[in-house]
Amino acid sequence: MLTTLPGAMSMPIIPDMPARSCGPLEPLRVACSSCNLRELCLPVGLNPAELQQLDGLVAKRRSVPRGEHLFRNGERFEALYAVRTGFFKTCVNSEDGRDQVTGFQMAGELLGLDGISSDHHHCDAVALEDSSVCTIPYGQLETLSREFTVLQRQFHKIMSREIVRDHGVMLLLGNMRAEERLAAFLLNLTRRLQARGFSASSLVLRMTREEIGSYLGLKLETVSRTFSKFQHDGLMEVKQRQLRILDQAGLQALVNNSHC
Amino acid sequence: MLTTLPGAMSMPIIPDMPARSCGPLEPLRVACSSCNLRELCLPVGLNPAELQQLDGLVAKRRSVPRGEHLFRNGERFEALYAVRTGFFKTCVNSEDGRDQVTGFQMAGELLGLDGISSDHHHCDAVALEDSSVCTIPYGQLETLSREFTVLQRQFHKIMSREIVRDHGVMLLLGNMRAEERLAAFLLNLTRRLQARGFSASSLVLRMTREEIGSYLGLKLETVSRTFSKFQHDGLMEVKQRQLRILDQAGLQALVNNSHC
DNA sequence: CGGTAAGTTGAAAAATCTCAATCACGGTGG
DNA sequence: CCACCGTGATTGAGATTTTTCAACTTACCG
Repeated sequence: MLTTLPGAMSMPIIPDMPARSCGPLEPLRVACSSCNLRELCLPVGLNPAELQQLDGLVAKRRSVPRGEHLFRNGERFEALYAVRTGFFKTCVNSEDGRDQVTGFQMAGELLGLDGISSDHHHCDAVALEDSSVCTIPYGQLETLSREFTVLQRQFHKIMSREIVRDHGVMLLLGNMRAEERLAAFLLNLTRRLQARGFSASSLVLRMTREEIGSYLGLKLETVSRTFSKFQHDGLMEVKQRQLRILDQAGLQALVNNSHC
Repeated sequence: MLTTLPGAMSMPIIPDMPARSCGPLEPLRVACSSCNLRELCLPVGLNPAELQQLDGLVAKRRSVPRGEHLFRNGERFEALYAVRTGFFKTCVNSEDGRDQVTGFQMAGELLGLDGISSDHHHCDAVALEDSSVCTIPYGQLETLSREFTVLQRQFHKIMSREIVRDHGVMLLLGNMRAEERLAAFLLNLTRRLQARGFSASSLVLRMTREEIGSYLGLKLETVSRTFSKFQHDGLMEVKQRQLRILDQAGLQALVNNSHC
């Protein structure tokens, strides 16, 4: 069942310890200590005793069918969510109907950090394919991270990493032209998929051209045209959402050589 | 000495308790407990005993002359900095010489949160006028925030608020046209100045057209033209960096009415 | 008072958007 | 099983916005 489709997260990240293939099947119970995402997620660096404590906290799993909201802008913030399987987008919307995709999240990534600021979510999180998440009650995470330095530090790092990522997106939106934006986006996507055991060159997009465009500050037609140009230039094969990167270095060069 | 110039932060935020007008003068020693910024800064919500603990931590003050770096991209991350007086910009730079201003910080705002992610700073922080900051050693802040729930929560809120702010900038960069961006920027700036006791209508910019442009994803000429248009439309008076808002509602309408 | 950095303005070029037509694909019901 | 429908993707042509390049002005600093 090893596949390159990002939708099917069946390839173990930690090969010698697949998550749920040993032990009894408990479909609504999860344990960080046996999760194959633990090296990408909140538990990084925790020792076995600490991991077990975290298991007690991250007790609830929730599945989110494709197209459904995990949470909505304005809802009360109660918990963070770690993507277990599947793929999400987050988007902010201004008073007037403007809409901006602020990120795409895959296995091991945390959703909901924006909610801490005011006890209410500031964006929508929508599953782009059938997905499941681990629920991390925020109050309990606070308590536990007062006890375990490593957990506290890791949590702070994750928040800080989100800030750094956001600054990178600002650079992209503020400085890059369409081709550079799309190239940077694709390289980021494949890098993250690769970190999860997928092919670096072959992927299926979970989002529409419009969603990519919203994220990159472009109209869907521009995204489509740019894909076509990449294909024409021999950088990649594009069949709708099925992509194959043919020249990763070429894409990288697009991002590096500031508008030349 | 009450002035509307953002450069001179002499107007007390908490009117009945000006920061340094009582007690002995200690130019290189600061105390959160007597700081007039404490309702805008890290100490929000702390009780007197906790405040005193924080005082022990935030011991060092540092002045940064105009044009100097507070820290640089790549430097080891040791501490966060709270702006005490003055005005800063932060900018990220990509491998190729691209440069993006990611924010402007004024009194009470925290600098350096991006450094937590990797123990190294990911951006430059530059003083746009003679400034001073309080140094908050990060390790000590971690320790103290394990002890005091309120401090822990406030620190998390500040990080989360930065994430929310960044998402707002993404919306601006991804969805708005030049006029809307500049209007949104000016409204944000005046709102923050007003929260610090300054006039909502009269201000002096601390940054160049180029720096505004970098932040807003526009070229300096576009920023200049847009200022001229605002002046022509009677929204504001513009004399180089000296601004007077004449029609705040008109600016707000520009931001709200999505490109109409 | 001169030199330099910052700001303004104009005109032409370039990038992106808008509008419109058409195509591809997946799901559904006959 | 296949035709049909709706959503998403592609492509073209013209409009719009922003950038680029250039000339010129203003303010500030020694």
